[in-house]
Amino acid sequence: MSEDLRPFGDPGSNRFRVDAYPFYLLNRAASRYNVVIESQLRPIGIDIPTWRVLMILGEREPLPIAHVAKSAVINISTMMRIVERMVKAGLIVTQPSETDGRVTELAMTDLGQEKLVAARAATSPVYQQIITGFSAEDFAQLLDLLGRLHDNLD
Amino acid sequence: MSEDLRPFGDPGSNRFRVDAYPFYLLNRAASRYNVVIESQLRPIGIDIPTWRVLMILGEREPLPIAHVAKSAVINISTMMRIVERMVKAGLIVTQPSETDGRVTELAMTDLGQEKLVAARAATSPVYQQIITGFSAEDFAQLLDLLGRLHDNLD
DNA sequence: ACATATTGATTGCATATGCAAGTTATCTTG
DNA sequence: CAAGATAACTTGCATATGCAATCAATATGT
Repeated sequence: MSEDLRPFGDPGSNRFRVDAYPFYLLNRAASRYNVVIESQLRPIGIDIPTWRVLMILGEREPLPIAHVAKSAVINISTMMRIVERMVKAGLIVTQPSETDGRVTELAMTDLGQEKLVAARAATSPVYQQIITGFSAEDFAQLLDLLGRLHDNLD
Repeated sequence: MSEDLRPFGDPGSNRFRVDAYPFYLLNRAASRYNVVIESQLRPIGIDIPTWRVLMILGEREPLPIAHVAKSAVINISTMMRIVERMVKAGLIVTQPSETDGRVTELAMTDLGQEKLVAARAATSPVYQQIITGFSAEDFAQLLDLLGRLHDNLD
């Protein structure tokens, strides 16, 4: 039974401490993760946004641009430019939806699939490193807590 | 006793699912958090980088630019431009360190302190909302797990 | 059926970001 | 102490980002 740390994470409290602020820890972890992942992807020749798109298309394709943007948590406008780059690089192709005239669908090319395979192989060790010391319970807790944070934000 | 979810978060596993990928959940939560916080700060007239700097200086000041950059997990080059903006806006002042000729220290102006107070008041409700349903144990777990993720990344 | 609202995609534009190169000051090593 | 290494800061430059405005297609309401 230890102290309740919640007040220390409250920006409105005079006991506030940055290191008890979930948002700070979130950004810090995500930021460092980005740096590490980026260095793993560099040899493959893809950047982080590209990688995120490939991961999402790897689960299901084709998908509308807006859907991929939402999944990747990337602004739709930014996603347009990412799609441009990826098409130019020959990683994906765009095609109009057959059922909805507004929609442009994205699908991976063979090259895109190859890059995805390579990126998965390259990032898997990082994943293993990151969850070092995490029991199955710790891991489940982490997913649960992050999900609840997200849900609490509407 | 439930299933071990760790393999589902491994990009190298063929059972990989984005929604079991801690990095994805991290980015998603941080991203949504940013959007919400940004909307709270807009009426006060400060952006997220500015807010992060004020929060850090609120704990201790003056501080060297590099120190603030590290704390805020912001690239030093980017931090330079943020400092420029904040000085121009009258939120902080720069002063050469008395003990180290290389160092430029940052300190808040009265206006900066006022903005910090206002920002804290504005973001506190968001914090309360985010940790809704979090017990003291949940919260402590969250801080611990995020810290361990971070530490595992070197 | 028609008018209105919504959704998806797209682009111009201003700004933010960060790499790389350079300057100055301090530290470290022989 | 001198020389090289390191650290803090600074800036030019290319690129990424996202707001806001626009157009087209579909959905909704009367």
